[in-house]
Amino acid sequence: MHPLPDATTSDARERLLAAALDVFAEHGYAGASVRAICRRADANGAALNYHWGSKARLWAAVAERCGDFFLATVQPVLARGGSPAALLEGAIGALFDALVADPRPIRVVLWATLHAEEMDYEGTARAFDPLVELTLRTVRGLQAVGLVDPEVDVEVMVPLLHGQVVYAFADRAGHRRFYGADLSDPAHAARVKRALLRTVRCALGVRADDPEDRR
Amino acid sequence: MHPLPDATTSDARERLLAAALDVFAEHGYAGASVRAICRRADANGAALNYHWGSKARLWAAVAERCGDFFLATVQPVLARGGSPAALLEGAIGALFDALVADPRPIRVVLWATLHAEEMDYEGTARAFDPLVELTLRTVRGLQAVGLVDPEVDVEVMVPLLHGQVVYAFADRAGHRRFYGADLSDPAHAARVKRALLRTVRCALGVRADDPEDRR
DNA sequence: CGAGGTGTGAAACGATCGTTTCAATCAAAC
DNA sequence: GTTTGATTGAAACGATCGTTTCACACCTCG
Repeated sequence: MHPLPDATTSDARERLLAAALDVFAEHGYAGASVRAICRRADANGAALNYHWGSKARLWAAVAERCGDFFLATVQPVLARGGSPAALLEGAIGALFDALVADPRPIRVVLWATLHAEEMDYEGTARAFDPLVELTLRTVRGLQAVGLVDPEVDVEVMVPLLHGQVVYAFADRAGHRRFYGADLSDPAHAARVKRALLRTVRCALGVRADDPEDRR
Repeated sequence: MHPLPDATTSDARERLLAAALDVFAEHGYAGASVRAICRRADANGAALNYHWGSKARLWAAVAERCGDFFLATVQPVLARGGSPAALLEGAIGALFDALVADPRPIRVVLWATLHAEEMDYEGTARAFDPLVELTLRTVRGLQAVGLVDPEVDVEVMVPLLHGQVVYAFADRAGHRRFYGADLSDPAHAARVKRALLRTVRCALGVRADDPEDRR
């Protein structure tokens, strides 16, 4: 379980991973050139080919780091436990905050989703699945004990709600067009977060167990 | 206001547009090659350059067709009027059904969203905006007359809900992984549609005005 | 000190990219 | 029948793509 790569290290392999995360997040797989990645990492194409052998395997390595990042962000919050409302708010809130601070992993996931059918290299498109499955198990548990509306089709609903979070970070230009602010603006981020949390709570029919959660 | 391009016409310009819609939807802008588009259209690079001058302008033309397609799908349903619940169900349902039948436009929009900052050629990234704005005006109207929860931040909520619909179509491989079916399966599509409609209704706090809408 | 494996610079590989060129084709206008 | 403008086929352009080559620097171990 690795953290996101560090661009300032003296290890060229790690610098290449960090540069690849930057460039892949910005331009996708097809739009990123290995030369641009090497230039940004202040490294050489030979190093890239030495460590991974191909652009596709470098992409897979980056995607794996991103998947680790998601799990490392959400897992401790869910493990901490608490009321269902607090659990959901905590997990989604933690994910949201982490992605506000660094949206690169979520962009990699989105590119991977769109690229999935042409190039699912070493399960790249599944980088997000462990997070969805973790959420799914949690919500199923909540539904089993009656804290989530029994009529909700959680199997379908949870991936849908994940998609909403993902897309909120994808459309950076849209935020600027519609609100004149992007998610790095704390006030705007808080506003979006509130709307997201409300959607999740309502869509799942989570029973509020805390008076201040009742609106 | 043009329909989606027709691949079977004798007009090479229209065939090129249809082929470009196919290839762009599948591989994105960077991942699509003009040669692949020309091959599929049974046309020549000279024709492409004659009609649009560059790959970027062809992309813009395709995106414009997709934007038209969205509006042409939703506008008549909204114009028809009716109760707020019926209005929302009708509009989103119509969009959903159209995209089940042909998901290419929504994939183009997603690619455009991700490509937006590196290449917003002739406002490509805005191809989806008229639809969002139309929905926004409608929901604002519903809120003004008390048919949408006054506490809902509709300005933020509507684009978020749009994102959820968009993403539901983006992750085709995810549908197969999680459900073993994709949206071309009518039973699965109906299930996803139900979940989507519930989310929208709950998130906006739409007051059910029809007894059978009350769950 | 020398041997051996690890990792990198510089240059070049063939392939493919978007685009251009130019002659040829076709339909309509005169 | 000739001319004109619109459109396309075939070939080639330079640029850039991912990848490979090979010599060399570096560290570790004996």
